[in-house]
Amino acid sequence: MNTNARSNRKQDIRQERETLILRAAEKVFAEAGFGGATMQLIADMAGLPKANLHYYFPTKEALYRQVVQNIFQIWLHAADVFDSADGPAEGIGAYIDAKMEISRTHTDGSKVWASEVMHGAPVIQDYLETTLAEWTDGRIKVIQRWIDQGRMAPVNPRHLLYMLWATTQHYADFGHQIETLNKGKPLNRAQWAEAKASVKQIILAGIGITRDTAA
Amino acid sequence: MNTNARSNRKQDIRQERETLILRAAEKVFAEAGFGGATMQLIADMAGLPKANLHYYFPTKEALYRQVVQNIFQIWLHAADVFDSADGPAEGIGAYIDAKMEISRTHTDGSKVWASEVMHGAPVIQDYLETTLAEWTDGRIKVIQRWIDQGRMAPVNPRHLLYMLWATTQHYADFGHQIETLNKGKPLNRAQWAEAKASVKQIILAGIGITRDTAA
DNA sequence: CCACAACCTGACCATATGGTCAAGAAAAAT
DNA sequence: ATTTTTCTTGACCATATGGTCAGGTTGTGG
Repeated sequence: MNTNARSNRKQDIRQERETLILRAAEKVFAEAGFGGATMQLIADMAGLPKANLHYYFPTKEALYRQVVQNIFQIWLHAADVFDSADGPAEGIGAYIDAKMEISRTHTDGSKVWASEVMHGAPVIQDYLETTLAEWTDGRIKVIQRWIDQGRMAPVNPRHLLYMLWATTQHYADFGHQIETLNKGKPLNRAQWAEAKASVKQIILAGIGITRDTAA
Repeated sequence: MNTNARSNRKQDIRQERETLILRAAEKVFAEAGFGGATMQLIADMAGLPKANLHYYFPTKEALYRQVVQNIFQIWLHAADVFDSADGPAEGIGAYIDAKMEISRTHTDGSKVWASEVMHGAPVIQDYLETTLAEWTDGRIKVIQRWIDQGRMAPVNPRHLLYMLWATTQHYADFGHQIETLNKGKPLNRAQWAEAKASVKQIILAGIGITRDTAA
């Protein structure tokens, strides 16, 4: 019927089902971990029979791998703002904003990622060794250049990066703890803004940026 | 035979076996998560038959709970240095040192704790609501006092605490990632010192402490 | 309208897992 | 020496889980 113009039904369904399953899987993996998650649980969450999951994703591990890869992409892309920045105040400030936003909007994915790494990165070790290693080296150079240009205090760029990752991810991975300490309620809009501002304030001051071109 | 003087054999064995099992359990739970860990795996790690574990710990969950509670105690005690400090430079500096040390020496426990919280704290929710909440409120007051006294920059104490937790825990929870980015090798003594120094430098500078009574 | 391919799913299976238990070994108490 | 208590463990069980599959349904191309 259609050569190319109108996308066919089957493809639509495939796409739709896959993302539906992935979303459900992300949630279940985040809540229960890989070992604690069951295909049945994911199926129920997605409102599909279990056998259907296995039609789209051959094994639990394949499904999990896809979830992890997806969040990794998002995670890496957050760094785009980093590169297009003029200097440390803008670059690092924007990066914090971006990563905090990911923690807020992709909480489940962040947890899955954290869980994966915590357990020795069994399925994405190669990504860590290649893509992430290169990415990290690149940003370290950028930061080092800023330091050499006297645009920020001389700190260890690598550990600064770790601190950025740690601090921003914390709001996702330990979100439950934060919520509990917030009288059991999730942070509201104002509180998220306060969190972002605090993180930026301390870190930017920590690297010797007072208030120049700060975003 | 013995009334009290010499501790009896049975008690010794009980103590010994329990800690042996707990140590093995901590490792396995850290590596595989609660769901991925199996009693058989823990038994093998401890070099005991599985049925023996069930003699000392009735269920997998009971064993897990004990592991989590143990690390929580260690975690809380790290704050002792915080209280006995004269001011922010010493207090926060020492706290960072203490928590970094925990990350280095109790990596497995830290991961178990992180995992527990990430999955919604199913077994230690009450601790979060009571002990941890009180602890946090107490430290916030201390920090606030320091701010009021003009001994550090006016930052949000709560988010400062979160940052301290996040940054220091990161070196345990994401240790695998850090190791991978360190050419696959664990941080050596000098690198750990560098990490500690970097964290302290950035955070202390971030809260407006240049170099007074810094530890 | 037909043949073909893609999609769906209830029923099923092999395996792994948490947990039990009974029978015995080791130590303590009497 | 004997009774009692604590500890040990191989064998066992009920259940849950990841995964399969055959037969059926739905959409697609001709």
